[in-house]
Amino acid sequence: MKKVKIPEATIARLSVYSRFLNRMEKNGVDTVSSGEIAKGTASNSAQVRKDFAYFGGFGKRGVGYDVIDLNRNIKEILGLNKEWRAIIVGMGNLGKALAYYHGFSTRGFKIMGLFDNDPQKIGEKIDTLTVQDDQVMEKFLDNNEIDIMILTLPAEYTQAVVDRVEGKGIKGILNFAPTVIHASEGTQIRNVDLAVHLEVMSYNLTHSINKEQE
Amino acid sequence: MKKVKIPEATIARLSVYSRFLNRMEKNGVDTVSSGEIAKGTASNSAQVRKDFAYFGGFGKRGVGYDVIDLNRNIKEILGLNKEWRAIIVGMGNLGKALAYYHGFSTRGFKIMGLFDNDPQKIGEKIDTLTVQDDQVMEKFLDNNEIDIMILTLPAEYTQAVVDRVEGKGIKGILNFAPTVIHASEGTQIRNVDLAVHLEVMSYNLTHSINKEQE
DNA sequence: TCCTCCTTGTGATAATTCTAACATATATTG
DNA sequence: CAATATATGTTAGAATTATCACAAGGAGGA
Repeated sequence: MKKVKIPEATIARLSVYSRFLNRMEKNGVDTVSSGEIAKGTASNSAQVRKDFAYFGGFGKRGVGYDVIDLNRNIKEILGLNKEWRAIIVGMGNLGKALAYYHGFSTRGFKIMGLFDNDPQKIGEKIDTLTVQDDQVMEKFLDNNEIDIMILTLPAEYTQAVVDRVEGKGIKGILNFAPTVIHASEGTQIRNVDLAVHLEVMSYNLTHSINKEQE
Repeated sequence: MKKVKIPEATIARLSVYSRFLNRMEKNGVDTVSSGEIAKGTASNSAQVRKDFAYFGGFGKRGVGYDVIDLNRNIKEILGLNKEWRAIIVGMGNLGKALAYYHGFSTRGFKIMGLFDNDPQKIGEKIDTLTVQDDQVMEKFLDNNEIDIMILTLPAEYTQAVVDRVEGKGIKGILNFAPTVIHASEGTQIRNVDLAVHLEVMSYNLTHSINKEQE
């Protein structure tokens, strides 16, 4: 629908800005400048303004941005004014960590179900949820409207799980396994590979690349 | 030292390629083409070849790439031929998950110590390690050569920890807290914000952006 | 050996993304 | 009410990154 294509990097930064603004809100700050946002998020002021400009003007010249107002706008842009309902499949350590992770729930992502195929894990209580047998996952998806599936299982099992939920209303898949998965047209897939970060760091350290964080 | 600046995106992709090559190695495949690598890593063949070209020619025209040879080359480029020694500070769920995470150890990142300030957590055994009181962290760093510090603690505590390890030989910091941290010149800082991925997905779903994964 | 097929490596081109600079708008002060 | 200081919004330009297209190298078969 949008005329101009918005860089994904801009979207990612909006997400970071928003978390910074949350902190400002909590601290009772009511106005910030693009420069302050930049400093708090390892960006630069021109970038910050440019990012906002894609969506219109949120600030007042000579003054800055109203923290609450700006944050509300960003959240709306990001689609965080609705509640997203997710399940986590694979209750290994990472799955558990994400199930407990408050950084998701406080941003509008509600974990509705946890699944695993390991009898030892099934029945285990994690926060307010109980790990379910992954055999009942399809039925669960029929009875509950779930938007997002978070995959935290070994690479070799991921595609099978994706195939099983085909047509069950899952709109997005966040895949932590280091493997490419295929889903039907229109299902949003995002791969998160935690090792990449360490390996890029390894590269930078090895070649003494000083990435300034200013 | 390098003449041409290599895109960070290239480095990140090399990391992904390498994991794909690991799998090929395990499957006994001995030659792959750029097209096959592309298919297995959600990239495209020209991109793959270009990425390699920054570092020289690893393949044979008409044939492809020797899996083992290419993988060794990539790992060397990434600096993974040495062992990186790391500690994790903050033994919440994410910290624990990373402590258990084999995706790090199998890539040459050895977790040497775990720290927390919660008496309940101190002494807890995680895999082969025991959580230590974070008060002894400085002494631990004096006695052990540690390259990397992984931070998985609440945003408000991160900077204090970073300040405490100043001058203790830490070369890189992988920060999972959603806040900017400052370290001395030359210390590599990488921020990983898990919520960003979900929020970008939220944006894409909200604006029905179909990112093809081909 | 020659011919065909295949896949790399690369130079040119296109697209994207970031940076810089400045004109415009707002608040404040005297 | 004018002058000044401040910070936004935006346009133009620079830099980076990705894509394309093809020439060149190598393998294998006739």
